[in-house]
Amino acid sequence: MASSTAARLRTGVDKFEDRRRELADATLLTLADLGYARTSLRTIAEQTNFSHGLLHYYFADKTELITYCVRRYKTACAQRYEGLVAESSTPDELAEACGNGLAATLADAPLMHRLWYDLRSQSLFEVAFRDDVAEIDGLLQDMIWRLVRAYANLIGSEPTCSPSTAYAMFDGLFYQALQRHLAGSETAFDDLRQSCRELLPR
Amino acid sequence: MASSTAARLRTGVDKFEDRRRELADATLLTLADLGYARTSLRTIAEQTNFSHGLLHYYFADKTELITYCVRRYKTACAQRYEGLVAESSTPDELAEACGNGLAATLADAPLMHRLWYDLRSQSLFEVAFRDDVAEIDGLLQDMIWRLVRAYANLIGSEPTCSPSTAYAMFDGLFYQALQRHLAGSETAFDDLRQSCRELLPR
DNA sequence: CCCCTCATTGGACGTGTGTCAAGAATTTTC
DNA sequence: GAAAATTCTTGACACACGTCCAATGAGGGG
Repeated sequence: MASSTAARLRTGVDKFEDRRRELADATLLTLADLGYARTSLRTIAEQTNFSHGLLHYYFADKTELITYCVRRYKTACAQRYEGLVAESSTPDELAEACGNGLAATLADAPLMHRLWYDLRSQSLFEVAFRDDVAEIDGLLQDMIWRLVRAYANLIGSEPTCSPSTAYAMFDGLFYQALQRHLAGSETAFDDLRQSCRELLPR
Repeated sequence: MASSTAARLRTGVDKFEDRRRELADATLLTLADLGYARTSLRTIAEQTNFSHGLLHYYFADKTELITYCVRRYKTACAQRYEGLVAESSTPDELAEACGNGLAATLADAPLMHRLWYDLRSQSLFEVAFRDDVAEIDGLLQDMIWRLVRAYANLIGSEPTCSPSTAYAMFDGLFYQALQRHLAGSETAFDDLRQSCRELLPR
């Protein structure tokens, strides 16, 4: 049987939770590679040198594993975007930093972003994912909103749209950049940077 | 054997192609309902009162069926957006018509739009879909660009961004509206309309 | 009326899926 | 160091999948 809550409380250190994280991280790699529709528990186990039974030892079923992965992805996201606004003293500097930041995260982990859009689409069909996806969406929206507010602050005015509208537009730009980048476009990064410079002074 | 090209040329009327269209339309309904990852040939057959063997009589394999469906969806899309710009004599009128048009198509067939975003995500993993998805993307981008150009024309200036950037932003807004609408939000339509009014006079 | 072609059915095959359980291997506890 | 608790492996299960194929049905020209 899986280590009970009592056992975990006894030992103090939560090895069980650590192992779950480890398995989830490995699963995320396979998911990012193949996409949700093409990923089975056995292919996950194959690509990670774990046995397929192990996954059921740490996770009740497949959807629990996937949702755990989504949550884990979320925390990685949150950390990444922390301090993106950071220090910029002029509006132009901030717009530049914004474009560079988005382009950098796109260049750094395009497959993870692809997975994000895949899972977000899945959440429109599978209610089990909906809450977690909504939470991540909220996180991203907050990040964008902090950015927009900072920009408005620097030019001494108020934002001209709602947080969700701002997020929707940046998200559209970012998705398009991802799509082009994955298709082999060389100009995807530059276009994204330029779009940011143009969008912020709305 | 499937009716040969010779036979089809002989009879003149192309019953074969008609039947393919019929099956594809039925398939689209199931796809829109369940999403790509959860749709099998047997569930399609079940929901449409066709036998699963029939699908293989008209389509070589599953991916051919799906890509045919995507193409079919595309033509339906293209027709729908024809004449959206149409007649508007003032900028405000056009912005209003734009918001209303997008809101109307969203209200009319939300499940089809959900399927579009699903298939677009799948195309990032499955190369078989990529070309068709790119073609639809181009169609939609053209539609948005005609709109933006018409608006710029009415206010007597030039568009301030590239066609792809304009499309990316409208797409982001539309996706968010769809997401909210499916989640039961009452304000999704109004927000979309308002966003259009704000975005066009960029 | 028969025959030939096209259209359609439903079952069979091999494979892959998620899930489960029994037991081996390993670690922890006394 | 034995015993107990845990982590992990392996094989099996029932089912669903895509594909193929032999059969049956329908329909029209000779």
